[in-house]
Amino acid sequence: MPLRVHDTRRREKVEFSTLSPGRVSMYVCGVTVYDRCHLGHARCYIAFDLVHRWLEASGYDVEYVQNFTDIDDKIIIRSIESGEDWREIVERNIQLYYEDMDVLNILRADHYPRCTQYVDSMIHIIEDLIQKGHAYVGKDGVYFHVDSAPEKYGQLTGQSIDAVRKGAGGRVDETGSGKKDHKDFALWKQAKPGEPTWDSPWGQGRPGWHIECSAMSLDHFGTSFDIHGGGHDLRFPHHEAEIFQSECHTGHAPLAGYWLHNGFVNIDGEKMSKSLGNFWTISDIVQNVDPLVLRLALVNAHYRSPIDMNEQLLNDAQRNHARILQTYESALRMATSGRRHQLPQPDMESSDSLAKTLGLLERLAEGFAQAMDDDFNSREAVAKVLAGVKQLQTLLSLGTDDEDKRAVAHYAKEWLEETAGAILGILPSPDVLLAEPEDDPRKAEIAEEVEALLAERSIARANKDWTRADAIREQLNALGVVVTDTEDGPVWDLV
RNA sequence: GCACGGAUAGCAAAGCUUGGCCAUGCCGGGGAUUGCAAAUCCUCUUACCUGGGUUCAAAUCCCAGUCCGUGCUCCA
Repeated sequence: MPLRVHDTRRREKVEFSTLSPGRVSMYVCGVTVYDRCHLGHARCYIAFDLVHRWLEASGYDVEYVQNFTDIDDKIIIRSIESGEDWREIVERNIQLYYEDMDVLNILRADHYPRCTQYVDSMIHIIEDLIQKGHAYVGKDGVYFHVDSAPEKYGQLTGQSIDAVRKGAGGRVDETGSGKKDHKDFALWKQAKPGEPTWDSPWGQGRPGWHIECSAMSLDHFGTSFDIHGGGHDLRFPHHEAEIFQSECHTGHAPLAGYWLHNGFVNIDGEKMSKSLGNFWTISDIVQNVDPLVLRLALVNAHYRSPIDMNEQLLNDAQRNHARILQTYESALRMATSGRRHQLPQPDMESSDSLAKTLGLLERLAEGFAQAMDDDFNSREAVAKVLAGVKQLQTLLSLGTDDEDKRAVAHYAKEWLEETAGAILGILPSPDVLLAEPEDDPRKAEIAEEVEALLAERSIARANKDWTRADAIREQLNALGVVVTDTEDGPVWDLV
C-alpha cells in the first residue's frame, strides 16, 4: 500500500516517491522568534511531526530541517518597544520554542538553522539573481522582478499574473518603495537608523523575509528536495517567492517534489488574532489542559482541514485520551512481570474469542496504517485507535490463566505503543503513567488526609452506612479528589 | 473582483481520487454492572446543501445554482 500525499502545487493526492531511494529531505518553515508560540504553531508542528514520524516508521531515513527566522520587522519592533537587545529576544524565544514543542511531544528536527547564519549565502544568491536579470537594485533595497519569470507565477495559489497586475501601477508609487512593480518583493532591505545590519554590495542592510528559506534549503539539500511544508497562509507570497528565488537561481525545477500546507486553527468560530482577544499561547493552554490531550485534539482532524478550537473539542479529547490511557495503564500493570507467552493465531473467523479479538485488532492496525498512508489521515487513524481500545478492553478481560493474561497484556501494550505512542505521540511514558500517588507532590501533600478519609469511608460502606459514605465522598470531592470504587478497593486521583 | 477550499446526523468530524459494506467520538434513549456513583460493556434513534443528469446502484461521478470560510499586506 503506497503512501499518497496531497501536493498543493498539483492540487491532488499523488503517490509519494523520493529523489533518493529510502531518504526523505523535508524543509518546514519555522517560527519568527519575536514571541511565544501559539496554538497555530502547535497545530503546524504537530502536523509535520506526524509526517516525520510516519515516514520514519515507513522505513525512510528523514532529514528534517526547520528554520528560525531570527531577524525581521517584528523582532526589531519588539526590541524598540522594550529596549531589550534583539539578540536576547531571539535567544529567549528559541529556548521557549523548544520547551513548548517538547511538552507537546514533538520530535526534534535534525537541523534548526537560523537565518542570520546564512546572510552570506543570501547575498550570494541575490548577486546571482541580479546578474541573471531576475532582480534589480531599487532606491531602498534589492527586489525580485516577478515579470522576469512569469511562468512561475501562481504555482501554489492559482492566481493569474494578469489578475494581480490590475491596479498595481498606482500602488507602487503610493508605498514609496523602490519597487518597479507591485508584484515584486524585497530580497534585501536597506538599513534604517538603529536597525541591526549586515554589510552587502548594496550597502548596510538586512535580508528580506523570503530569501532566507531559499538559502537554507539550498545549503542543506541542494537544488531540490522532497517535501516543503508550512502553514496554509505561507503559500502566498512566501512559498511562491521561494520558488522564484530558488528556481531562477539554480535553474532547477521544481524546488520541492511535494508542497504540504496545514490548515488553520480558529477559536470559537473566529480567526485567532490578538485584536479579538482570542489568542491562545501553548503555555497558556497547558496550564489547564494536559499537553497530550491538546495534541490529541489537534491530531483528531485531518491536517489540511481547519480546526475550530473550543471547550467541547478539548473535553472530547480529554475523555478519549483518558480512555486510551486507562487501557494502556492496565496493560502496563499486567505486563510488567513474566515472559512472553504464545498467543493463538489471529483469526477473525475463529470461534475462539481470543483469536477472533486478535484478528480484529490486526485488521484495525492495518486500517491505521492505511489511514496514515492516505495523506497522513490522523483523524481516521485516531478512529482506529479508539476502536482498537474497545477491543483491547475485551482482550484484557480474556485469558484463562495468568500466563495468558500477561501475554495479552504484552500484546495490548505493544499495539498501543506502535499506534497511539510511536505515531500519534499521545501516550505518556510508562514511568509517568505508573507513578504512585506519593510521586506527585500535589498528591503527596494530601495523601495522608485522603487515606484516612478513605479508611473511614470503607468502614461506613462495610456497615452499609451509605449516608456517611457519600458524605465522605463529598468531602473528598471538595478537596479536588475523585474516588473510584474498584474490585480491589477504592482508588483516588486529583480532578 | 480574482484565487483556493468547504457544506455529512443534536454537536464535532472521516469517507469522495478508485460508485455498492462500516466511520469514530460526544450528546440523547434503553439495558448490564454498582449500595449509589464513576468508569466499562451491550443496544437504539437521527445524515450526506439545493436542482437536474449518468448508472442496476450516487455522500462519492457530471452540469447548474445557493450559502460559508480563507488568501490577494506581516502571519504556522
